[in-house]
Amino acid sequence: MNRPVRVRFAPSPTGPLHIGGVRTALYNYLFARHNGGKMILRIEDTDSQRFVPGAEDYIIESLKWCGIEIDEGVGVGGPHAPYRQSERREIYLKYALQLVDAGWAYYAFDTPEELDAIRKEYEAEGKTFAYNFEVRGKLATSLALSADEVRTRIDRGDQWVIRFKMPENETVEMHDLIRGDVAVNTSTLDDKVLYKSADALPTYHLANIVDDRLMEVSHVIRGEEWLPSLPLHYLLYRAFGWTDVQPEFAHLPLLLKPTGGGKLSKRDGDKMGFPVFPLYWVSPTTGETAHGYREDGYFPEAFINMLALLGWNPGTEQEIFSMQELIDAFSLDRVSKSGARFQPDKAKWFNAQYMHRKSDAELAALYQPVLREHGIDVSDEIAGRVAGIMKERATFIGDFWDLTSFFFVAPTEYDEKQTKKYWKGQNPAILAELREVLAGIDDFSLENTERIVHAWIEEKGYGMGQVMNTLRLALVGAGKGPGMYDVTSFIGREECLRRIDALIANVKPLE
RNA sequence: GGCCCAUUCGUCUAUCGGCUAGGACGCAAGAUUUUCAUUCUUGAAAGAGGAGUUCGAUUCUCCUAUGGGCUACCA
Repeated sequence: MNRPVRVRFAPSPTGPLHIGGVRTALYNYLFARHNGGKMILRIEDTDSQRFVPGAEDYIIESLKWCGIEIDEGVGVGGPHAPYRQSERREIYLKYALQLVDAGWAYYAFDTPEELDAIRKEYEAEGKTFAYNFEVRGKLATSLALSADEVRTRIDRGDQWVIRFKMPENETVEMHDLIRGDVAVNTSTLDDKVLYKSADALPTYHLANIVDDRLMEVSHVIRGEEWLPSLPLHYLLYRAFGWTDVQPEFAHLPLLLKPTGGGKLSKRDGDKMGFPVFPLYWVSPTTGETAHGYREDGYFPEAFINMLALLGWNPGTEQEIFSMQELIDAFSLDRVSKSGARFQPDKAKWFNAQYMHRKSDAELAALYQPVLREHGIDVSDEIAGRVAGIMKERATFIGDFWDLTSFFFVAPTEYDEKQTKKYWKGQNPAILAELREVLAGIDDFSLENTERIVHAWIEEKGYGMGQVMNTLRLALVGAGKGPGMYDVTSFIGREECLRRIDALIANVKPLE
């Protein structure tokens, strides 16, 4: 069927969106853009019990940070507004009733307590209770009760639900874009609740089908946890007479825990030392906090790149992809079928790759706030110069200060290992000599200083490593950092001399 | 328990019947280097098991095992 591609990301605002959800959104987005279609954001807040304030804003902000653009939906509007299911409640009752009239659904008056009791009874006998063709004629349903009785109960305000009347012993043949053909016998399925009078809201199944139809969704791309309810959804389309406009389905493999069993959950995050959420989150109810990729210093492009490759691959050996490249390369038939374990290490690697590719100017903008935090006030040009020198050795912007503080601040203490190794023997004397050599250089540029110092080292027959590492101890205070002339040319002659003097004056050489 | 989905190096994955099974992360070694990194090179590392189809199975089919999901008036 060829029709305009329209996909939706339909999260439930029950908490922060975790990275599995972000990936689902991403694949929807890539698919939409690749096919010139539209991306819809629908909020599925049909569970009044689990609603969490702030979750919706979190979702919208997360998508924005990731660069996943919404064409239609909550926050942007569109021709099928409203896109928040709680604001569409009157729509669903009509469709639920239509199903009852057509004989595809029925009223059920059992209370949750009654159902619990029945389940317990079954369990006690070692059986599993299923609300299906075997029991619906014996329970308090409109199939068992007289029409008058049903009317009476509804009129007097008894609570009721509408359940789907799952056909008996029929094979539903389905097609999934990722998994191929799937068939299920309806006798193994139960009569799912479609609508509940208690809060006048539909359940996921009804709301989903009705909205996808009304919003003209062409492809449903969602997590694998929905595969078991696909038969019900097929049947719902049939019951409504919408099979000719039924969307195609693609069920994505799940994101699994890095170690151990199970799907990646909200709990895995902080404990295991990596974020499972795109943004920092504070629970409005419990006050619990969770790390986010954004606040932990990941670039959104790196985060997206990493996520895109978790369950999809281009079939080539390219692994660094811009969003546009992902859009161009993406296709559902290269999505893998099995669950993918999330790898924190790879996320870091991706971030480092993006760090190396960032321009000095971009990094300067990110680095400036950090510098200011440490009381350093320099031009963007200077910040960019330092970033350019150090970006190869950093994974996060947060690494920068540790990596570069010596450019701006003289060492106040000296690394023990470096001191032990180099602040002894002839080295202090050589450093004093080097001080005079440096003092005599007028053009302190990187090239000139290097030329003069190297010539001097050669003339004297000193060991390159001895001299340079001793100088490093004086200027950096530790055995780390970029080439020494990057440092000398940056801090300038006078500062070099001051730092050398400070080391000589303050640290007693070993033997 | 029932139903459904899956199963290639530790991990993410390539392979659409011909494989000396490729790449990446991580790991190890080496090279480069004034240090730390980066970078480069090299290395160890995989087809869950059993049947069948076939001249030939990692690739197709079935069984078993294992992993996962679902089994709510949650999504």
